[in-house]
Amino acid sequence: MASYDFKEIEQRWQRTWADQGMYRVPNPGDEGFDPSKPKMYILDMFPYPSGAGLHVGHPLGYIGTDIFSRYHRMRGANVLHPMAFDAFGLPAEQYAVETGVHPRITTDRNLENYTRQLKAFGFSYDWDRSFATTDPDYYKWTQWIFLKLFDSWFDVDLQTARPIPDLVAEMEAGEKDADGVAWHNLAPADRATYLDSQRLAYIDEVAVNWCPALGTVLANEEVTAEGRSERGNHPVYQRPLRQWMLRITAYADRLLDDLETVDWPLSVKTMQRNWIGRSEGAHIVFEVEGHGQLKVFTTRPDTVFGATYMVLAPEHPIVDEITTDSWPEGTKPSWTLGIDDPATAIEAYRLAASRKSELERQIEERDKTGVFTGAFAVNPLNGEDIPIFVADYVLMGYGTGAIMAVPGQDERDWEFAEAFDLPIVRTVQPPPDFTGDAYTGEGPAMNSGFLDGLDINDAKSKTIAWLELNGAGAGTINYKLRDWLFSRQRYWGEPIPILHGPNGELRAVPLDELPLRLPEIDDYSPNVSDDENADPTPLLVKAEDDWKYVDIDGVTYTRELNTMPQWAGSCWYYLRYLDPNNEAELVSEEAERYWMGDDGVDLYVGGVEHAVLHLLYARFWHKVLNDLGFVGTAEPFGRLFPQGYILADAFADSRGVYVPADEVVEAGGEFTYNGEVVTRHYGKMGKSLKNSVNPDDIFDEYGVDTLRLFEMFMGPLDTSRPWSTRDIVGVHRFLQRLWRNFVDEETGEIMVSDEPSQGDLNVLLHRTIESVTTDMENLHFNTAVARLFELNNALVAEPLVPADIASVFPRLLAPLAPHIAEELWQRLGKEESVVVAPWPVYDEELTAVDMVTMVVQVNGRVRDRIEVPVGITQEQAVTLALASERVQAHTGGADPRKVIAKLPNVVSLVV
RNA sequence: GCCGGGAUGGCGGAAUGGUAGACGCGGUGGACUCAAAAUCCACUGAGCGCAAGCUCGUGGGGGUUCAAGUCCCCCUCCCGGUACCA
Repeated sequence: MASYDFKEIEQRWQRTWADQGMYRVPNPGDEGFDPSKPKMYILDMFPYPSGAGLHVGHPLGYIGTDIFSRYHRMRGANVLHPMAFDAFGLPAEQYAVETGVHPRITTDRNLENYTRQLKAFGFSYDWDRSFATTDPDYYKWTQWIFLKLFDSWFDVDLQTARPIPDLVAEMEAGEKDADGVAWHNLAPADRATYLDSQRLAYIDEVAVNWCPALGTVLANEEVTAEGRSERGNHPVYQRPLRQWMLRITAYADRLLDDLETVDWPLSVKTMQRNWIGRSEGAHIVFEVEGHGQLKVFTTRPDTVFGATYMVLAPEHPIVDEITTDSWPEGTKPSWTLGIDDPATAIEAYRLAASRKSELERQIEERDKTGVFTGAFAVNPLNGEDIPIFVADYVLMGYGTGAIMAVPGQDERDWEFAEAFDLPIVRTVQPPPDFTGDAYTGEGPAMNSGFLDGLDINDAKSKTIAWLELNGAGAGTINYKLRDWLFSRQRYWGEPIPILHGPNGELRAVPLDELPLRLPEIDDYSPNVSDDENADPTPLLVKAEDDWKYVDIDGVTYTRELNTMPQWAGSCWYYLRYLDPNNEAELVSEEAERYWMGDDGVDLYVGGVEHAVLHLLYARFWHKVLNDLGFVGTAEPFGRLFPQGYILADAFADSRGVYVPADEVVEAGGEFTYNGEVVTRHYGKMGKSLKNSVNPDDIFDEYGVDTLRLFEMFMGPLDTSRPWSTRDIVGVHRFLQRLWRNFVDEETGEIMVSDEPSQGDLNVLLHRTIESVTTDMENLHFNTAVARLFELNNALVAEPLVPADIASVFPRLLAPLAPHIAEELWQRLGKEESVVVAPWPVYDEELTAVDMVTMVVQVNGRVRDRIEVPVGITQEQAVTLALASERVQAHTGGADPRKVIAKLPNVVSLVV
């Protein structure tokens, strides 16, 4: 049998490659390592192995990186192309709770299934470097990094993380003090408290996102704009809690600045910049009669003369203190909610504000509401008394939770001032034709005393200088970025290796006791609740006492019972691949320096949904490790390439519930499921839309090579594209045609000539090498496939495949469809695998052709096409063009007024 | 609202300012076959024309240019992100 038996071929080569360890790559110092080759680190975002298994959308990026890896292997690089699994986290735990099976068991089962599916794609991973983040040998080092964070502080002067003992030394030497208090004046307990407050991993009481339905708190990055959990879409409540925090804000500027140094798409850089949210401006201090000072942040210090009132967030701690006993004279009825005393009015307002969070937040036009506190502050620039309001358009989580309101230059303040009948003063002169309300544009200052006439920038710096001189404020920079909330109350995560002493002292678990293993417990279901006032309780309270309590020198310590968030394990996995079995170090310096080189990972492909979560967290950890000397680059991922998604039709019934898309039938323009009419939607392929296509089914019918080619041929790697099973036959036909071109299906003999290709076919061959090579470099796999189609089609007319094409074609195809490429390569009698065969080179003399089609245009319209030699002179070209009958029909035989020639492609005549 | 990215045949998509629609799917016709599948050949943006050929055509409107899918201005719609961030 000599027809194209893709199943037999694919399975046989996958076995052979595995047996031969074809994709194993040695480290420096290992046997077989070749230091003369360049290194290439090609990384996928590793998957979260869910119970549903892979669908054809998941591996889109994996196919891309595999092609790129195979291409670079053939180009002679040491290619590191690994794969592992991100297996801690909520979904695994939720699934375990649903099925009543321990997450360790379900996770192992999912890992096995994912591994099988990924191997079936023929990916060239070095599986010897694989691991799961749930392996104790792995999370030992996740915990180790946490302890490094715990044992480090951020030196603002040097803008770097340093070990805590350095801080102690500088304190003892008197070079630094603890917030103004000298070290030797501090009691030992206060010293410890101070040090704890300086750590990169620290405990603080902060307003956190508490999600009772998930039974855990969440990071800001895990909460949607609507105030719901990213996972599961449950309500999230703000609530003050003592939690572990990571000091990512210390790195805000470096995370921002170093974006300039990486080759990432602008869209992802912009998302990170917006998330960090750096704003330059000033703190300004307003005196409140009898109550000290109120600090605001503003980006427009130039407009202080127009600050006609102030607004505090409803939760601002000073509100209760400054609220007066009764409304002062001049209080307008609209400022009081119609309530007689300020304290009651503010209480009522706060209640109303907290109630409306859910529904009314969605309303586009948010009417300005608020209530007067009864108190006044003094505008430091003009000495005027201005009323202080409470209003929910000011957020406690940004800046200082208080603003100076400048209605003349701020649209929100204008709306509030209109609604509450407050004075409006323009401090920037709008252009004469300006008809709007608040004016936020450029212009000279007005109504602003000593600032009048200055443009915005000069007015800003002059105001800041005045504030600093008069002790009323200072220039400052504000960030939207908050520190990273790092505690979770769930079971299925890395235990945080900290012990709590009887007096609250913190003690790191000794490094030689890592990994601190997750204890076995009987009931790992989370403490969920639909009551927002329920207390978050870490699940590990259910652990046995001999795990929870530790005696050291007669003192009983309690273990930290929170676990780490999902993102911890993925923050550094790309480093563990470099040296996965190292028991003594996270990664050896030699391996790290070699594989990370100067710019880190050479290509990182994954979904853009990680733009501000994983990619920001990982950059943060990497910078800490860099500061502490454990890694050699400032950035982990030199080049990032976000892949598109595979989309597919999805169908919902009349209740809006999705039905299995593969059981929907179309008839007469209508879609039905079990006889019921359903409506068609369109979206990302996945479990929730019930429109997944299982790759196993495609392998069965068409084979691995077909699916790989098909997914690449559908379109550019970075754009989303709709799945259409119908279209697969195209690439499958290509492979069958290729097979028939090379192999006689009757006899099974290879049909290859001893003679090389001639003429046009030879030119086509070299042009194909040229364009496929360029496409490989640029990840344009869709057009690379198209070029191979063309070469294949040209072979149909040849009784035998010319020798040079027989040698080149399997190699050009090998990165894309490795199995059939290897089979043909071996049938040609090659000794070595096509996996390590050298990438073909083209002959530039052949790609630079000698004849070309010259276009002749008359008045900008194409009127004739003439075959000409590439070296044609302008004179010859014009003579040829004018001699053309078709051209004469449009010029009327007249001489052109003007001739533009871009030889040899175009002659353009103007008559 | 703001930021980023898009809009090209029936469909997926190609096109360093220089032949728009490569390549594939689908479709039409033909060859082979008792027939079908598979395969092979031809055609396939729209309109007019017997034909040679002509006109129109890359979301819409203007502009620059001998020449615009590509560059500039304005607008519409779609996708992603973000949103009372002071």
